[in-house]
Amino acid sequence: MIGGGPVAVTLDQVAEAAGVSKSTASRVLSGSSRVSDRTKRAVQSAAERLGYRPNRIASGLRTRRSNLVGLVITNLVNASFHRITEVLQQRLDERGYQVLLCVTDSDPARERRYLDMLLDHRVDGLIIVGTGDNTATVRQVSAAGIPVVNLMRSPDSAPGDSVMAADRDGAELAVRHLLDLGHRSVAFIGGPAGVDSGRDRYAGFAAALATVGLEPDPALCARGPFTVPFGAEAAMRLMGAHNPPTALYSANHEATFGVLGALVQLGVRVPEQLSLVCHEEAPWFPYWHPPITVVDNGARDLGELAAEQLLRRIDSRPDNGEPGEESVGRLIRVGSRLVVRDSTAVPRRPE
Amino acid sequence: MIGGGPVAVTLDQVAEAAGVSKSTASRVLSGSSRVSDRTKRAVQSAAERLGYRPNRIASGLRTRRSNLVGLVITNLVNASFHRITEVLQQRLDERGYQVLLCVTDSDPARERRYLDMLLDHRVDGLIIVGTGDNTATVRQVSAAGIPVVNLMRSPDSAPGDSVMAADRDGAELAVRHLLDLGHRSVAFIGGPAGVDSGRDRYAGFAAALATVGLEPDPALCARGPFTVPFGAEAAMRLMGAHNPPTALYSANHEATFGVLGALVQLGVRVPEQLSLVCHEEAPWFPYWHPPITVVDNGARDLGELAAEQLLRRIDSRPDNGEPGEESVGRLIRVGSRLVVRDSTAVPRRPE
DNA sequence: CCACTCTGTGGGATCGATTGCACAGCACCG
DNA sequence: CGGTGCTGTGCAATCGATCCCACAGAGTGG
Repeated sequence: MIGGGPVAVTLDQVAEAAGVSKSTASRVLSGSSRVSDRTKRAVQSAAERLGYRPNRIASGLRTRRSNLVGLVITNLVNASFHRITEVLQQRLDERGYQVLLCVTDSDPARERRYLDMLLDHRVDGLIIVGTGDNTATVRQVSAAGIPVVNLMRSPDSAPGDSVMAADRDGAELAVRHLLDLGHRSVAFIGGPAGVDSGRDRYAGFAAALATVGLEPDPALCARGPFTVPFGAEAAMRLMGAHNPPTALYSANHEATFGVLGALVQLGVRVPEQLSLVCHEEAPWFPYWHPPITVVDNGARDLGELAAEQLLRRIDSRPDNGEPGEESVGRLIRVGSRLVVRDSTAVPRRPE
Repeated sequence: MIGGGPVAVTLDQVAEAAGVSKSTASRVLSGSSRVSDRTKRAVQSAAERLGYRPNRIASGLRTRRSNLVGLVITNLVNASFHRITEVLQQRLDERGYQVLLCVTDSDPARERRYLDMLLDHRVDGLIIVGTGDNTATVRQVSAAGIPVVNLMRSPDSAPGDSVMAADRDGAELAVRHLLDLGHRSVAFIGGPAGVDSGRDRYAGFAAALATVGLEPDPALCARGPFTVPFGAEAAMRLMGAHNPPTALYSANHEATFGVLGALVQLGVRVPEQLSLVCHEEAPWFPYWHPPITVVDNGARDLGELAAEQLLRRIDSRPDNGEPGEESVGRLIRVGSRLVVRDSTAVPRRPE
C-alpha cells in the first residue's frame, strides 16, 4: 500500500521513517527539548514526506489541554455579538485556541446543556454571555479549574472575570451631547429595566438630564423589548404626540431600525425636526441619510479584551491540580465613544 | 480528600465506587450492551454521586470520533451567514455534534490554516463557505474520509456536496414581478461576476428581461463590491441620470443598505417613483417605510439542509478504513421565494 | 448427565501522543 | 585516571475511555 487512504499517519510511522524513536520524533515536532540538528532535519523531512498531521485528540489526552474555548452566547444576530464573535475567534486562534460555538437563544436549559457539554470536551476556557439562570453550573465550570470570562454581565452575578461596555457612560455621553446642543425635550427609547444594559443606559440618560436640573419625563420614555416593531411603535407614539420631543436617544440596536422606519414614514426630517442618537454602531449608519450620530460601545474591544483576559487566566493557571486560588473576578470596562455625525444639530427655534 | 477539586472524576473511580469493573461501568454509561438492572442502577447512582462527566477527549481517541464539525465561513456579518450559522449549530447540536467556528474573512491563507487545524482536531465533518483558493486542501480533507458540505459554492469547483440558494431563480422571480407590474426600465445593482451568487443573480435578471424581449441595458446595470458605499453610489448615479429607471433590483444585501440611504437622500418616493426589490431578507425590511418586497433566499433552510446533508454523510460513512467511495458530490438547491410587500407597484404613467 | 447456548462481567490491549527516567558517549577538570 | 556534568536518545508508563475476548454460571435439550 502506498497512497495515504483515510488512515492517518501517526508519530510512530514518522519516527520509523526517520530512523529514530517516537520520543525523539515527538520532541522534534513539538519543539521543546534538545535534539541534534541532523535528527531534527531527518524527522522534519519524514513528517513532511508522509504528510504527518499531529493528532490533537491524543495529544490533548496526554497534556490535559484541548486547545478549545467554549463561547456561549445568546444570539449572533445582534450587531455587537457577531462582531464580538469574529474578533474573539480571531484573537484566540492567533494564540492556538479554537472556538466551540454555542448559541443559547437565551434559553437557560440549552445554556445548561452546553455548559455540561463543554465540560465533557474539557475546554481550556469559557467565554459566556449568560442568561443569568445557571450561575451554579458556571461556578462548577470555574471550580473545575476552567477560567471563565463573562461578557456584558456583571461579575457580581457570576463567577469569573467580566468584560462590559460602559453603558451608563455611553448613554450619558450621548444625552449630554444633545443637551449641549440646546435640547431640553429629549426622548428615550430603550430596553427593559430587567437587563443590565437596559438599566445602565437609562441611568446614564437620567444622569445627563440631572446635570442640567431635569428629570426623565415619563411621557417621553418608552421601555420595551429589543424588537423592531417596538421601536417603530414607540417612535410613532412619541413623534405623533401633541408636543413632540426635539431629540431622541435610541438605546437599543434592534429598536433603532424601527425608529428609522417610523421617521421616514412620518416624514420627520432629521436633524431639522429631530436630533437622533443611537447606541451601538452599524455598518451602514455612516452612509445613511443623514449619517447617524452614534455611541460606539466598542464591540471590537469587547471581543479583544475578553480574549486577552481569558488567555491571561489560562496562562497563569497553575499546572498542578491545586484548587486554584478562587481569585476575585476582575471587571474590565470598555470605554464608549460618541461618534458625532449629521443626525444631531441645534434645535430649531420654537417659532 | 473529600471535595472534588479541579481533578476530574474518572470512569475508574465510578467503577470502584459502584463495585464493578471499568468495562461494566463503561457499558452502563455509554448505553449499548447487556447489563443487569441492579448493576446499571449501582453505576448510575455512583456516577451521579461523584459528579462524573465522561472525558470526550479520551473517548474520542479510542472511538476515532471527535463529535466536532468544522464550520469555515467567510464572515458572520452578512445577514444570511449569521442566520445560517445559528441554524447549523442548533441542528448539529441536536445530533450531538459541536461546531468549531472559523472565520476566514475571505483570506485563502487563513482558510488553509484552518483546514489543517481542523484536520488535526480530527473533526467528523466540514461545512465550508470557501474562498475557492484551497480546493487542493479541501480535497485532502475529503480524502481523509471527512465528509464535506459546501455552502453557496458549486460542487464543480470543490469536492463534497453542495447546498446552494436558487440565486438565478430568485432573481428571475423578482424581476418577473417587476415586469408583470408593467415596468420596462429595470435597473440592476449587484455583485461582481467573479462570484457564483453575483453571476447567477445577474443571469436571472437577464433571463427575466428576455421573456419580454428585452436585454440588460448597460447604463442601468451597476456591478461592484459587496459594500454599503458601493450601493449608495450606484443608486445615486442611476437615479440621478437623465432618464432614471422606474424599478430597481438590488441583488446584494450590503449594497441594499446603501441604496436605501441614497433613496432617502434623493427624496425618491417608493414605490411611487421607484419600485424596489431586494435580494435577501433582513429583520427590519417588513417594518420599513414602505415595507420592502424581497426575495427570501431561504437562509434558514440553507443551514438546515447543510446540517442534514452532512449528518447523512457522517452516518453513512463506512466504519472501516476504506478509501471511501469517492461518491459524486450532490447538489442541493434551496428554493427562493418572493415576498411581495409595498415597495413595488405599477409604474406611474409617463406624463 | 453432558454438550451447548446465552447472559453478565472482568481483564487487558488499544487509540496516539507526551514525558520522566535511565543511560551512553563525550568533554572537562583537578 | 576517576569523577562530574552535559548532550542526545530510547524505553516504557501514562492520559481515560472503548471494546475484543475469555469465562463463570444459569438455563435448555437430548
